[in-house]
Amino acid sequence: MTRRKVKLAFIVNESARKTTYRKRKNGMVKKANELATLCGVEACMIIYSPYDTEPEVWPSSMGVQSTLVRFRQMPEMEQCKKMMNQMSFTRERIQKISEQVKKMRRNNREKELAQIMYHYLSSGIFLQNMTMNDLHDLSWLIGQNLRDISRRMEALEMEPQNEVQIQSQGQEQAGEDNNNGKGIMEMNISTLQRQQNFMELMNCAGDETLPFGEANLCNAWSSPFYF
Amino acid sequence: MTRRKVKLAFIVNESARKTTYRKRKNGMVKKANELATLCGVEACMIIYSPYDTEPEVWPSSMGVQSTLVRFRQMPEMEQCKKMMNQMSFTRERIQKISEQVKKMRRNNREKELAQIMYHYLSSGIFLQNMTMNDLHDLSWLIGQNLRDISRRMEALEMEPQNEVQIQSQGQEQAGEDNNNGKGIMEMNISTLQRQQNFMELMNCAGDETLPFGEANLCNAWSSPFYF
DNA sequence: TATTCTATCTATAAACT
DNA sequence: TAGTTTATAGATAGAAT
Repeated sequence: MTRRKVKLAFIVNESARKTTYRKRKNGMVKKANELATLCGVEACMIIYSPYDTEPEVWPSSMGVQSTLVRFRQMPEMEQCKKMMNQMSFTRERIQKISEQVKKMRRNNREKELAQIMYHYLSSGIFLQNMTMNDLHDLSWLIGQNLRDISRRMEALEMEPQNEVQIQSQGQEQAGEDNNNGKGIMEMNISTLQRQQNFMELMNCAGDETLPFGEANLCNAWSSPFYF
Repeated sequence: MTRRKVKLAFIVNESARKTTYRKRKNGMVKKANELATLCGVEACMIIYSPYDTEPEVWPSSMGVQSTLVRFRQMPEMEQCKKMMNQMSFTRERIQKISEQVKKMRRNNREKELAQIMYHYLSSGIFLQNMTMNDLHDLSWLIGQNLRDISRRMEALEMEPQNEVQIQSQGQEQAGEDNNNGKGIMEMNISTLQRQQNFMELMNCAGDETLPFGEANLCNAWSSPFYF
């Protein structure tokens, strides 16, 4: 799976399939050897391919025989417990990947909303054509940020010796960010006020219940008309 | 095998071994599934670990059973043909890796000699403390380069319409390389003359027989005294 | 057809949660 | 203990030989 992410499906092209078979078979034998060596487990592997009349076997004849004997000696029930067929395996993989997708979607949405929030904070211009859903989630994100800020401010008040240090850091930052000499506290206050305006605008400032849903943020960013 | 290249040996640490086992077992099952899907081959895998009372099996019970039946039905001789035990597998791997090492050594030596050659060409200063072996191989390399150059010059004479183009390219290059306006043909000629001097110095210019051996180029480059 | 090369994708050791 | 993250080692698809 390289140069191009290959689709997990039967390879129609004869020679390509054979090439892939040989490469991957060797890879698996190597892996089996590593697993047995590193973890000291008993394992065996049998592969029938249309390319050879004899099966490809690992590790040795003796190894396979003893593993098989041990396997046959178990009660049928025991044998089956850990068995995994292709369907259940595939189902599990699909579920796992679906969860990843969901997570990434949530992540993307959160970042998208954060971008909109920062845009508003820096420009004061409010993005148009957002749905109620978008506004709702955005208000949740803003609430989160407000709570974080409050928490940090309280922490600073508790430990006043830190305040000076933080303040001076803030001034450096302000300089870098072209904030014309405003200290960070000042910045935060005007930020807070603007956020408050925003919240009032949407009158749902107190809502706690909103993690991000599946909805995409329409085309607020891709449209040339807004801002 | 990442963050640190792990040594292929039994993992002593209990928990590390278990972690590695689970990860790699999952990896192998995934690989087995891919091999079966991509290449349409019949395969099975059985792993006994001290971490479970039941064996880990792939693909399904039925799949294993049918593969085993098929395996048992073969004459013993056939069964064994493709079998690979850990020792023969390891021996093969060692041989393969040894060949790689050899190849890389040759490659390194060729590069080292080329560096010396270019150093002489650009500075006219001759590297001291080389062995007869080094000089011999170096002369071979220089001979190769001379032959390449001759071949290219002949090709250019055959197709004179290319000459102008190449010439102008050469001038650009010369500018970049701080050769003070010399064209590439001029460069090549003085290069050739200097190489010829070199060859005469060692009087073995015509020797064709020398691919690089195993010898390392002593410490000609690492010593601070030379150049 | 098989082997080699290499750019890219995948597996995973170690750290972190 | 098991899951997640991240940087690096390893596997490999496609092309070249």
